[in-house]
Amino acid sequence: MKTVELLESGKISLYDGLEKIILTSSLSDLAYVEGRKTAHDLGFDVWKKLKPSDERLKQKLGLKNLYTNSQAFPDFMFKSRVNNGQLVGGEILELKDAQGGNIASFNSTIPTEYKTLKEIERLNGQKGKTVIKIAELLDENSKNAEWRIYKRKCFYMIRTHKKHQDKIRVSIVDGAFFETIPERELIPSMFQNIFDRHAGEYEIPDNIREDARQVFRYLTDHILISFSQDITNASIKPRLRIMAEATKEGNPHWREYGIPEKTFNLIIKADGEAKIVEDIIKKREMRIQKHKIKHRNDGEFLVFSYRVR
DNA sequence: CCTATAGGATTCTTACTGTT
DNA sequence: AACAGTAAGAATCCTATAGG
Repeated sequence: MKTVELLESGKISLYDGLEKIILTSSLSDLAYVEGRKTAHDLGFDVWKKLKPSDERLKQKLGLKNLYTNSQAFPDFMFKSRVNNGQLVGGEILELKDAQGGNIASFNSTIPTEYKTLKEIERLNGQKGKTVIKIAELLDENSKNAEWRIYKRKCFYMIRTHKKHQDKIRVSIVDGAFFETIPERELIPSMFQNIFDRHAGEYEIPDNIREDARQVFRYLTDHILISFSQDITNASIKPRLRIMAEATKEGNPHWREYGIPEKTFNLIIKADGEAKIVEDIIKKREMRIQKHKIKHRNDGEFLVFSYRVR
């Protein structure tokens, strides 16, 4: 909502860096900022409230420089709130910026509807601790017992045709839009596909084929897959990375979904939460259009769409 | 303390295919 | 034949951290 107001007043534009758009509208609500250096260069100080000059801050975090980009997941995390004794909020936001019409590849981190901090710590490997430590300092609720393990909603801020004045679109998209089957099934299916490709080159008996299928059921963990592999006598260590591209159905900016150009959109599942958003828009009398998307693989989504002048 | 490295990250280009 | 959209491929950079 804040972002729409800022767009309306001209303080930010759809062509600005995605980081700048988020920092301008939400800096004080953030519990984690991945690009501390980028933010600093733009004139935002992530540590403002915590005395950035304080040497103890660096020590606590084990960082030499407080203004670095960690290059870890996610790009942003919002602060959590307590509602009726329950932790809520704390949303994850990942940015994807692209020159063309498709969404920039997901690299290493497969998009999902929810993630816990514990999962984020693990998937970041060596860098996981830093992400948690920063969030602990910036989020007042970090002492809460649920803080690391409650499910946080993931959103993806995507921009397509970022340099085309007439084609540009920016959307904040519910992770559910991309996660139409769980990672647990996705990765085994991927190995199954690879295996099937080999069937053209080798005669593979049916029992082997079935055994392979059973084996692939256990290959589910992208983190374990992505380590570089020590191979006896090999002088190189191969690394398998899972990169992912959204299919056309998985791209909310697909033409057939009909989202207009030059818009800033919020795209969420059509459920109870959507009603809350609708009420806010009505109350504030904002210039926002509502559309529906029938996702080819995943039910109905609502699009709250603001068109820039 | 210092250095090397593992493991984190994104975007552009090209080839191909179907359409006008 | 030009064009547009899609799938596949290729190219590097950065930093926390472990280990010497």
